[in-house]
Amino acid sequence: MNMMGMPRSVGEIYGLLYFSEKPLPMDAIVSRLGISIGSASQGLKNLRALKAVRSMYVAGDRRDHYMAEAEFRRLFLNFIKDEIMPHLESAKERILRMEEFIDSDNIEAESSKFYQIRIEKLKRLTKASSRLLPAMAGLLKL
Amino acid sequence: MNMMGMPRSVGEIYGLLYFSEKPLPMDAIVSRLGISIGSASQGLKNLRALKAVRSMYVAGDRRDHYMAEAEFRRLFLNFIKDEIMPHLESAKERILRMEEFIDSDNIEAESSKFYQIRIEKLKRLTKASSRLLPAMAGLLKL
DNA sequence: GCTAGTTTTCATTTTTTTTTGAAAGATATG
DNA sequence: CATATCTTTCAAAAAAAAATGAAAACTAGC
Repeated sequence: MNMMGMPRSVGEIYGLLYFSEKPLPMDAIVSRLGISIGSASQGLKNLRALKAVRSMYVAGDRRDHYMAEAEFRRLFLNFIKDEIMPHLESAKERILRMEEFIDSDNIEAESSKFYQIRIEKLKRLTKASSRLLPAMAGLLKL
Repeated sequence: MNMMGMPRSVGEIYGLLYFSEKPLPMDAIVSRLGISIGSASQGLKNLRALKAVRSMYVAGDRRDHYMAEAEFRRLFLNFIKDEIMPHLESAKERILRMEEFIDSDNIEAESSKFYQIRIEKLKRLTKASSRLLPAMAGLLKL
């Protein structure tokens, strides 16, 4: 969770749910972890957005109950798709704009060559990342 | 750099050096980025520790001059080795300790089974990560 | 459609992280 | 070895991120 840019409390919530046999309502999380209901609500919102947690209905209880997504492969695939890929896409666009700038006047031929090479490396990095990351997550048969 | 847990200013320093033809002395970085010399010194220290930057001698100039490590593959391999692997190792130890705790009395047989399964997943995750991460970085022929 | 239980939102407070700046520490060169 | 130049360190300030708590919003069941 830390690697995914989530605060400690969100990791704690996920950890608690990961090791809980039954789905837990928010107030159980609050009392078990000693955090405020505001934190818990926000944390669960983040976890839901990542699909790291899902809420479910429990008969005869009005409260939402939460379960951890225990399949790390799915977790990573979602994270890569929702958080990494958009970054990569915008990086690609910025790189293209840099390339245009280098090609247009402004830059002397000598330096231009150097910049082209650096930009080329960045392009290869973004391309390789787009391919490799999902492939890697797919490999995780956990 | 952000993904590597470095503050924005460190990313800026790396970016500046990445696109600099000549090695730059610290004061050039300071004036170009408008940061304090303290920040620059700290940032360069971090970057050196990651081997993302190296200092070099420039004839007739007392100041240290810095160049970016432009090979991302090497960058990642260092990062994985120095930052990720130690975390994974300590995770493995913690998981083992959890396992011992589950096996020892304290836990009813029913629940024990559930916990074992969850722990098993974690073990597979750490094992797969140890294998896959370096392999992935190795694949980056940029 | 009321009410009591539950959840979300968000301004404020607290905590953590980052930056600054100045003093201390180095070290090349005369 | 003295000095001028450059770099690091670190306490304090500033900025950013996270947590709190209380009011508002929602909603199931009467």
